[in-house]
Amino acid sequence: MSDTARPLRRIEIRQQNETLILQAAEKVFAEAGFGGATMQLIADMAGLPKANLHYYFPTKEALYRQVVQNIFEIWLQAAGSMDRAPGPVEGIGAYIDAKMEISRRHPDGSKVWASEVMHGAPVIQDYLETTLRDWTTGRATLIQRWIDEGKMAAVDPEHLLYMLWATTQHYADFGHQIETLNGGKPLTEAQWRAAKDSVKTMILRGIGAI
Amino acid sequence: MSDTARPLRRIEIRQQNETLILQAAEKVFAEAGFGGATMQLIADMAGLPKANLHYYFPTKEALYRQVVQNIFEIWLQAAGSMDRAPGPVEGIGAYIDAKMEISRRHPDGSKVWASEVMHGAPVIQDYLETTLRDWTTGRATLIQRWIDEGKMAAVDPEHLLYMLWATTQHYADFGHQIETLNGGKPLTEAQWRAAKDSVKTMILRGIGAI
DNA sequence: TCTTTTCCTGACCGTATGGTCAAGATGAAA
DNA sequence: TTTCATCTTGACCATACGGTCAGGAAAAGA
Repeated sequence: MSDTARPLRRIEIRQQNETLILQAAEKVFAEAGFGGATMQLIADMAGLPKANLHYYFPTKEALYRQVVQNIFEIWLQAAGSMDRAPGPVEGIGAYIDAKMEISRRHPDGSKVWASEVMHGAPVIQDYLETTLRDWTTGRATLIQRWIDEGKMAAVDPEHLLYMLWATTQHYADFGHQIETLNGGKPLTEAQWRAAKDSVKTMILRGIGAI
Repeated sequence: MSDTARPLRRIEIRQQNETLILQAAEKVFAEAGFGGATMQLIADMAGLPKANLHYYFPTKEALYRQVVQNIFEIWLQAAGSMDRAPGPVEGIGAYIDAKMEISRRHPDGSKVWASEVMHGAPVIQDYLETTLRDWTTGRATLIQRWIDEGKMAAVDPEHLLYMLWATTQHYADFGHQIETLNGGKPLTEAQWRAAKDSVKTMILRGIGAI
């Protein structure tokens, strides 16, 4: 008399299905773009009937918006890496590490984010104008302080931030190109370490911090 | 021997319409992605009936392929900037200048290219495996020679190339984000000069060339 | 001129998509 | 058990999309 699997509770069902859908959606949106993604494909990948998707997320846009917002949250988590650092070597070094790790662990999310911005940020324009702008000016001030304290060369803080974003996210967004140039194989653990190291060394030396 | 070089009307029409269509297509593909772009929208933007598009380009894929190939050509033109340079300061400096200029003049093309690669390069995979790989290994050899000649620090040539691509193309692909952080206004002529200068200074110092 | 080739386009077609709905199944509450 | 709220889903719908085609217009060639 093996007791059957315990029926899932309401909250569990909800959370599990939402997670399933969001994971599938992130992958499909990353692979096909918003316009190329279909609710049917997301449903198949999540193992649910399409109508069930519309029960949890009323429209394709709503689902997409949630995916982008989740990515933005992860993206902001790396933001803290720069704070509580005595200087650029520790602060920017940790930020590069964190962002490279995101590129490695969440390449799909990075692609969705890139796609969203490339298309004019129709969904997260307000985030760009509020959260991102505030974060950027705050970090620019921090960098300027380090410059004033003689801890690094006098570079334009905003262009430094752009370089940090561009370089780290490149390993996610252009991962397919990198993989192709790597003989068609994904970067190994050692190659990821080398990539991190190269990026950190070049940038930290580029800003005169080492 | 006075056969006047009278312009042939047929050819003119063909060339003019193909150019119109390709320009409109580049813009629409950049703004909406392949899946989000519609032949009707491209037709409207080109000022032609939709059926006329299918007269010049049999399918949406064929039109897209032509757009991507054109971008690849422009992209390769900047490749020559690195050659015929005595060292990294001139060679990489010129390459950065060229790629930044492309980001400024052809942001839509850069976005289409980025989108294509992000989605796994379904159309130009063969280009990645042949032309791009050859170019990359060639340039890596050139960089290695500069390193061996003591003209720059011993950095990994491939990761340096990735940084060059990432940083320069970021100003096109993420132009909307940069514009938003710039108070919603496009970069001015002076700001573009500053951007070029920042990128060049940070990278050239980062590789120990200056 | 007449003939041939190329270009143009409104109307149309099959399909796939996002989204809806009503009826049934299932867990929670009384 | 009975009642209620939530969850599930096959079937369906209106729309929009990529693509086709027939036949007319215009240019090139004779």
